[in-house]
Parts: sequence; structure tokens; C-alpha cells
Amino acid sequence: MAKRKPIPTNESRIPTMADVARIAGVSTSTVSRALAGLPPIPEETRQRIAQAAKEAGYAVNRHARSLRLKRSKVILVLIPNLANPNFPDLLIHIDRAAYDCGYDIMIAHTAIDPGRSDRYVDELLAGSIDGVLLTASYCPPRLLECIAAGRHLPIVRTLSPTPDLTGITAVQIDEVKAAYDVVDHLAKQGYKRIAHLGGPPKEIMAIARRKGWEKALADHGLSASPDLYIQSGFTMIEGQRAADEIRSRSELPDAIFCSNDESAYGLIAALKGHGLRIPQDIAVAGFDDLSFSAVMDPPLTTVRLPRRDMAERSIQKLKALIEDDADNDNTILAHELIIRASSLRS
Amino acid sequence: MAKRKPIPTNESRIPTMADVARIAGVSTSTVSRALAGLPPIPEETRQRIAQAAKEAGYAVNRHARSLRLKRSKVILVLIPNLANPNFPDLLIHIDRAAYDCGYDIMIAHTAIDPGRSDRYVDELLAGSIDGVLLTASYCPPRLLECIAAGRHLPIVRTLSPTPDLTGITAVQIDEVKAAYDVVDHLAKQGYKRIAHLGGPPKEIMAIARRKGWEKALADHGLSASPDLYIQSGFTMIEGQRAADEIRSRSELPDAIFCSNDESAYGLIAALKGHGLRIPQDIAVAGFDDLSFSAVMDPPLTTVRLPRRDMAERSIQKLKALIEDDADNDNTILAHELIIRASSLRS
DNA sequence: TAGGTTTACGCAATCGATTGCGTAAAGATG
DNA sequence: CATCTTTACGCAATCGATTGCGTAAACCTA
Repeated sequence: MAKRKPIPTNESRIPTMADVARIAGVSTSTVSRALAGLPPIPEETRQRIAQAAKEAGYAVNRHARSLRLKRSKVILVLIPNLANPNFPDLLIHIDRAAYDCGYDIMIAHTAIDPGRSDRYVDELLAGSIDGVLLTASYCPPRLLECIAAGRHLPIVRTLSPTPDLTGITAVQIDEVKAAYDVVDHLAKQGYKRIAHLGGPPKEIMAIARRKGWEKALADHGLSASPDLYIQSGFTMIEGQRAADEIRSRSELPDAIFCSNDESAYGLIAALKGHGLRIPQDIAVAGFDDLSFSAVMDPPLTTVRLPRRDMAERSIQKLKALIEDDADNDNTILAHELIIRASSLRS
Repeated sequence: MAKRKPIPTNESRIPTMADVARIAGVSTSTVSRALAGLPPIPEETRQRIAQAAKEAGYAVNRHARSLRLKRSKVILVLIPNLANPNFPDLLIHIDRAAYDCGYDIMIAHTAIDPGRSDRYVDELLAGSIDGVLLTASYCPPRLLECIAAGRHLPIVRTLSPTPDLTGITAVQIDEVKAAYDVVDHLAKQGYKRIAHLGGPPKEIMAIARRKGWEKALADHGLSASPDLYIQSGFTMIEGQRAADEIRSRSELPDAIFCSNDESAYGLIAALKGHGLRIPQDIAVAGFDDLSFSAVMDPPLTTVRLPRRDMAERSIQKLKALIEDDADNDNTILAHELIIRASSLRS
């Protein structure tokens, strides 16, 4: 129990392994091995060390460990827009899945300042974080450089479709098919003038959903005439604005497929404000199945994303990439069409 | 430019300061000082080092730095329930404010496993993270022990009212007063039977809002009779359930103050489903002012939380606590009553 | 009991950035 | 020109945990 090295005894020092070692009368090597449960430590010693650790109020220093192991057990999640419930809803599952794998998550919101994400790519390159989960199609320029340079990094993308860049593993649904299913459903209900509220024109997700709409219309012998396409965005405000534009058109559509639930919320609110009934006057469908969609008036027909699966598979892939470089092909998960009153012929 | 130390040249090593130093022909001390912009480095050398850093693709290793400085520039945000938009909406501003101060944020969702938060208190105690922001009234047991032991830790609580424990700085609104304002508004509209949809009975936030309701009723000479209190929760589902219970009561209330917007959403959806009109048959008000509340049908009267202020002040306080131990008294911020159609006498 | 094996542990290097202290070289002053 | 500053940098210790290697001591076997 004699002191080996002079350990300073300031009142409020953070306890280190050396403190535990001193209390237990062993070396730090032994403490480390005992706490990690490694082989040649007899039960009796292990107990004593555990007791000493508790007594000292010891907890490992994450940075010392990460520095030594060159692995931090931290992954970064880049989120484009937390205001869209889609992201927190996914984040719940990401958080859970990561926790179950022993990873902590750092988040960075890229809505205001997309350039911010470049800094985190540097963190990845510097070995400060183990992996990055992109929950949107936006890809930091610095990352593109690395991919172009043929570097192989632990990065997974999810929730949005793959743009035509390879080199980043993706976990996603078939967005075109999902949009197709919604429009197909509307067409089968007998709607003829099926409009589409398009998302941001350059957003890959929006492009895919539009493509699904066009495809389904074509397959049903309906036309995707320009007056049936309304340029909008992914927010409620833009959905509201779109309602005004629709009313200004010569002929109203009889159904509208919105590129996401949020714009559908805004659209429906505005249409109702103008005295139109949903679905009697105009049927509406969305995309995402946010939790509110089930209880709104009327309940909204939409596409349910397999958020939990997406999160779990993404984390699983990321873990694989971090730990052994394998498992880097894309995954397509099944979506589900949720049919509710907003799209049903009365 | 001669090599000083044998630096291994594996193809894909992560560049370190030593690499930069070698390229620039200086020592790591100089690199460190140059990159940090510290005094005695002439511009010419600084340039050369910056160039070398870029050439090497260098970025500092967060863990090495944190270990040395005993400061990580990471704060942890504990979030009870990401499914309630209140939290992501606050998180947006927390993320932003933290970023502006040079902090990164880690998040931990405590909905499923509250015991999880204890681990993060250990991280704080071990010096692995710099501070903790609690966005709910739940307080990890381990933390209570520390406070009881008189330890002074960088922790700030926000978004929920303070329970009767001192020792943790809080940034919040006057929940009782805010609830009072809502009910006061309803009473001034002429409503007489003003019911309250209470949140989880042991939740401090729910208790405060109930208290505000009772106080306002008393001040208006109205009674808070037991049949006007409906036990519910903070979710849409529970709001829906509450609607059924209300209809089973002998006499309907003419106004209902819900303990949050989400339960109001569920309640309104269910009441409308039963053919009741809002506000003609029953007025409804909520609490939180989630973004959806402005566009729903009818738009919901509610209390707007100063989320941005809360986030900024919280981070500011946390920063102060981390950096110099000062600024540890509570802050009460102003709320705002948002009056919309759901509570207006027609 | 000599020689061999196993068990239980310690020593010291290592991870990468930071920084107090020291010191040549350049410049300033008398 | 001798002495004193100032400038510009390098050396080496440090932060705390991990781990390869080494080694006493205990245990076994012939």
C-alpha cells in the first residue's frame, strides 16, 4: 500500500487509475486489466480493485482511452433539419441502436450552416470520431474529395436516396417505388387529376418522389401535365402557399400527392380555410407518416418509413465499417403504404 | 528538413503534428503554437506551417488535445423524449448556441432507459465531458449524490421547472404563471366550466401547470371541481383517451386547458370525431406552441416557450460554469400567450 | 529436487497535442 | 566591442489508459 509515485493530493482532483491502484495496492496495469475483465487476474484481486474503484469514485477517462486505442466509440450524426419530425423520430432509434452497440452519438445540425459539416469530416479523418451517419443527401465537399481520392471511410447514409455517387454505403427505401405506390393507390380510387406538390427541385428525395408520381400516372394512362405539378417545399408554410397557387389554376385537381407530410399539413389547413373538404373535394396524400398524421383531421394517407429498421441497419453497417471494413453494399428496406381517410372516396 | 525521429510510413496513417513538423522543418511545439496563433511565431513560418498542414491533410486529434487540456469542448444534452417536438425544437437552438461557443454536443435519450443517464454523470465526474444540459426535470441519482456531497458541477437544467432541489442552475419560464395566463384568458372570454387535462401526476411540469389552472380559476371565482380535472398525459394518444372520458361525464366543460399541445392535438381530433366543434362547443388551449399549432384546424391557443432564449442562456450559463465557476443563479425567462381561434368565442 | 510450466503481476513505452523552461542567434544599447 | 534584450524556436515532461514484454513466485512433473 505504500505510495509508489508521488501523487498530488489536491482536494478536488479527478481520480485516475493511479489512485485506484494505490488504494488496491497494485499497479495500474492490473487495475486496467481487472476492470476490463482480462485473463490473468484472480477473482479476489478483481473484487478488491472494483471496491477500490468505487471508493475512489473512479471512472475511465474517455480521451485517454480513445487516444491510446485510436477509437473513440463516438459516431457523429449529421442532421439537415431537426424541425422536420422525421429526423428526431429517426434519431430516437439511432440513439438507441448506437447505445446498444456501446457507441455515443454526437449531433450536428446542418440546416443553418452546411459548411459546418466539413469540420466533422476532418474529425473523422483525424481519428477523433469513429464514424459518420448522414441522414440526408447533402454530402460535405471535403468528403467528396476523400472519396474521389479513393479513401475508404466509415460513413453511412440513410433516410434519403443515393445520388449518383458511389463510395458511401446507403440504407434506404425505394423512394420512387414508394411514391409510385401512393399515386397508384389514388388512381385506383378513381382519381383522375392527380397533382403533385414537389419538394425542393434539386433535392434528390424530391426528384425521386416526383419520378414515382410520373411513372404511376403513365402506367394508369393519366397525364402528368404541367398544371398538375406544383413547385413547393418540405415545410408547412410552403404547403400553405401551394394551396393558393392551386386555387389560382383554371381547373382544380381531384387529388394531390404531397412530397412529404409536413407540406401536406400546410396544404390541408389552407384548403380547409378556403372551404374545401378533404377528401370529398380534394383527396390528399403525404409521405413520411409522421406521428401527427394518424390523428389529424382527416387522418392522412402516407408512406411509413421503416425508421427503426433504418436506424438499426445503419448503425450496424457503420459498426461493421468501423470494426472490419466489411459490409459496404447498399440496403433497400421495405416501406409501407398507410391508407387513411384523406384519400378515400366517400 | 531532415527526419528527426523515425516516423513510420505506413500507407494510410493518420497525419499527426509530427508529420506537419517534418514537412515544415520545425518542431511540433512550433506547429502547435503556429496553428493556435500564439505569439512568437513570425508570419512567414506560420504560413509555411499552415501550408504543410494542408499538404499533410492534418487535423488535430480531439482526444489528445482533451487529454492534455483536461477540457473536451463537449457537452452532453440529456433528452427525455425526442418524440415530443418540444425537444428537437429546443435542440436546434442548443446545437446552434453550443456551436457558436465552440462546443460540440453529445445527446442521450433517456425515454427508454433513464438509468442510462447515470453513466454520463460518471463521464462528467471523470472529466470526459465538460458539462451537462438537462432538458427535463428528471435528475440522475448519481448526480443527486454528488450534489448532496456538496460537489459543484457544470450542469444546467432547462425547459422544466425546478423541483425543490438546489445546486443545479436552472433556466426556465414561470410555468405556474404561464398556465395561469392561459386559464385567465379563457375565463375572460366568458368560459365558466374550464377543465384541465393534467399531465403525468408526478411530473413537476404537470404539477405546476395544474397549479396555475387552479389559481386562475380561484381568482375568477370559478371552482376547480374534481369533475373538471382529467388525468391524462403528454401524448396525443392520451389526449384522445381523455376525450372519451370527458364525454362520459355528466356535464361537458365549455373549455379545456391541456397541459401541452400534443395532448391537445389528440383531444381535439377525438372531440371532432365525436361531432363536437372547436371552439363553438368546447374551447381548447394547449401549452408549448409547437409549430403545428399554428396551422392546425382550428389554430391552437397556447403558450409559446422562449426556446431560443432558453437554449442560448443555458449554454451561456454552462459555459460560465465550465470556465469560471460563476453565474449559478436561476434565470426566469418571459413566456408569451399565443391566442388563436381554438379559444375564441365566436 | 532440478528443471519446466503456469500464474499473477509490474515496468515502461505508447497514443498526439500542449507548454514551461531553456537557449542559440539576432538585434539593441552604451 | 561587451553586455543586455528580444526573438524564435526546440526539448522533454505531461495528460491517463492500455499492453507487449519481462519476471518473480508458485506449482508440477519426473
